[in-house]
Amino acid sequence: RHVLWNGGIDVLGFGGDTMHMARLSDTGRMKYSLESLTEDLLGQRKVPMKEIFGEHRLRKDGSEGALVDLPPIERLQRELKSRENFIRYSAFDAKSTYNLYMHLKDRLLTMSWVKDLNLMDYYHMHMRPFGELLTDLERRGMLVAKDYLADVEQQAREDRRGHVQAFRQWAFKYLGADALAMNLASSKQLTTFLFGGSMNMKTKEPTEVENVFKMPRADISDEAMEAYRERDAQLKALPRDDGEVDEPEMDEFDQMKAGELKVLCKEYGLKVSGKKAELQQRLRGHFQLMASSDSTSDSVIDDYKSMSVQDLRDACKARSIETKGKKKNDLIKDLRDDDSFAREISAEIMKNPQKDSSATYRTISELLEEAVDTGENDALKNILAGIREKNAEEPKYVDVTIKSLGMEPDKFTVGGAPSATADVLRKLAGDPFADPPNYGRAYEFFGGGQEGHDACVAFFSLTAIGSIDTMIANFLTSLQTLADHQKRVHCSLNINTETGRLSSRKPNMQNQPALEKDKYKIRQAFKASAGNRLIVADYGQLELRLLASMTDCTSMIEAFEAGGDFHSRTALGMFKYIQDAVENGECLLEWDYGEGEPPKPMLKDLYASERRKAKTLNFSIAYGKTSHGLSQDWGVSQQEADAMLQAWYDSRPEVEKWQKETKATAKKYGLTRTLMGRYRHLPHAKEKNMKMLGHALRASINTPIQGGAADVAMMAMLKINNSELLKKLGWILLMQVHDEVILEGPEETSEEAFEEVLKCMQNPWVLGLDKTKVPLLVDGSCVHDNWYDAK
DNA sequence: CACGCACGC
DNA sequence: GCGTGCGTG
Repeated sequence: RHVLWNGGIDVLGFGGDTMHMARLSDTGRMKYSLESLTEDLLGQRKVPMKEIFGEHRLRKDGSEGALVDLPPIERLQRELKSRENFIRYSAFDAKSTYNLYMHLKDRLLTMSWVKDLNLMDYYHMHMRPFGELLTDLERRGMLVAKDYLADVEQQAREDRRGHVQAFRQWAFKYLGADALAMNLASSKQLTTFLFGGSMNMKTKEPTEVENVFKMPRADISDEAMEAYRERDAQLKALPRDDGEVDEPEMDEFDQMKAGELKVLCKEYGLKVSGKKAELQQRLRGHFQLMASSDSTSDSVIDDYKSMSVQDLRDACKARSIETKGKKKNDLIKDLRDDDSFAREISAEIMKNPQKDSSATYRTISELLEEAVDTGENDALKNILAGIREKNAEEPKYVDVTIKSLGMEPDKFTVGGAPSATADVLRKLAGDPFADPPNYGRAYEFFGGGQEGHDACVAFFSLTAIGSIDTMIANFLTSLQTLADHQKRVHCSLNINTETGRLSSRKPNMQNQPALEKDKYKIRQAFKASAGNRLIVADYGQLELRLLASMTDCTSMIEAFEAGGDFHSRTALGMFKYIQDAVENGECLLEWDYGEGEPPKPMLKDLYASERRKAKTLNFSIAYGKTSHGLSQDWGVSQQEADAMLQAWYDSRPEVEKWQKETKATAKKYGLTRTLMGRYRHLPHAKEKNMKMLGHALRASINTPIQGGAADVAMMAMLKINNSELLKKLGWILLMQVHDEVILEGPEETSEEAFEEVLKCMQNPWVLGLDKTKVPLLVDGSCVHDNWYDAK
């Protein structure tokens, strides 16, 4: 539809979408591409374009690389070479799609939906229109304030710099210069620094106490480089410890390439063949020999016997020794004589050190220096000049060595290694800026006092950096680059989740920072266009309302019908002592603040932590979280988490009963269904593998909840998009975030439009979607200039 | 490319 | 639990 639209053709909708149809028949497939579907369902694979028209990308040397590029479509269509093939391809593509459509149609016709209808009915009635609706939303896009994003991006970068600076300066005390070069976006570096040496929970092996990271010089500040130079200078000035084995001194030969070494060997009449190390040794021997009087320099390598006659001749020539008519042994003798002569000369010089102070010990480097100064050897001169130049250049990479502080980790990654997520770092930091400060774990570790305080402040900075990084990369810069020439961003909306929820890409509109945590107010960047306003409306506890309705759970239905704070009511049901407190009048469950201050403390204040737990549990149930995940979040044992979950279920026995039945059905038939009767195949529910089985059974009870919410949201969106009233008032649907919708339209009609949106959302009922036993609560408001203000 | 981490509901 | 996307190594 988009492709035709871009070509100036507006089609109303689809005849069908093979991807959506295939997903409706089976959500468990890994791929829904035309290629994969035709291969599996029709037994006739549609060959991908890349395989037919692809061209291998050329390597630097001109040979064909592994990567295949697809030439621009315009070229394939117009160039004679590919044109006919392209037409055939396109026709086959269309035919495959049609065949696939017919195949999937037959399949959906055999799958029952509700009453005596089948899934093809479902497809025509709901899903096909929904597919069209999604392309409407994609085409409309959302207006973003690019200039605002640019400003905030600068601010975020400034904040980041401050935090990085703060942490590095603190870490300098423990890590020295390396702290200033550390990459704080690297979890590997961070975990090495904090927790290195601790046990990997999976492999049971200790983690590295020290790691060296190759960092690009360009990413390292001049300040850090200065610190490195200072450190190296101090190390050099330090007296050497006795007993320590010196690392062998590096010299210029170590830096020469094999070719260069060979040239020099030839120049100085030495054997040219052999390994690189042998060449180096030979040359060192030669230069020491030339300089030394030490008669023990017999150790100097004498390779003459193993050299070929031609090489020996070359060697002699290099030393101006006559070779005419000489045999191999003569050549060797002459060369050895020449060596002895050199030794004698050196010995003479050594006898009178005053005469020539250079006779003292000299390093290879010094010897080479002299050789260049005195000699006419151009090869040596050039090679050394090359090495000097290279050494003068700054290295492209700097080794950053990170040693562990040796702290105890308390959370681990999937791979068993210590984890450094924001919540771990928050625990270390505590709240050092509170009055009085509320220090975290780091305080004790660094011995309390000023040191402890400084550590907590540093860790506080660390908690901010990871978040700022995602804000910049994911939202601030990405939204600016994705906006079109009219400053609208067009995401791609996909029905590709296991439960039937939507997902959004490029950009992901569904993970924009939530209002409370939106430090940089990114939602402010999503605006209504000139003269227009936004309506934002969302369901309250949609999943839990559906769960209450599906399970016929008395306590939940009562709680929803009573209204008020659902999480407080959950806490009330879970903890006997809270129930008693409310019954005895010690605290209030609800209060109308319109009547002034409450006469007694509120439940949500008096039992704040219980309410928080209840709230987390409510979400966990809706999302299908496990007790394992819950224990991770709360930092408690799995038994404790299990006990809390049990407390939740105890006050809702109908839910537990429903879950049991649903799991049994999944085990028996290998499938589960959503509120609207969509299927989710769960082949692993029939399996023995405990891990897969557990997953499948959890999915079996979660999909009706999450998928049911997705069904409701879909129907509400269809109602909104089809509403004649909204059309008349000039309002259009822009976006959906699972249980939230956003519309844009003229300010004058916003109140009336808002009422209509609420109506659509509260009454999404259609064929296949029965009315729930609890009302669907919708929160929201209108007349907003941007998404953020819709709080 | 696997992984860890961040964001959302 | 379900998603997307980024940076690192």
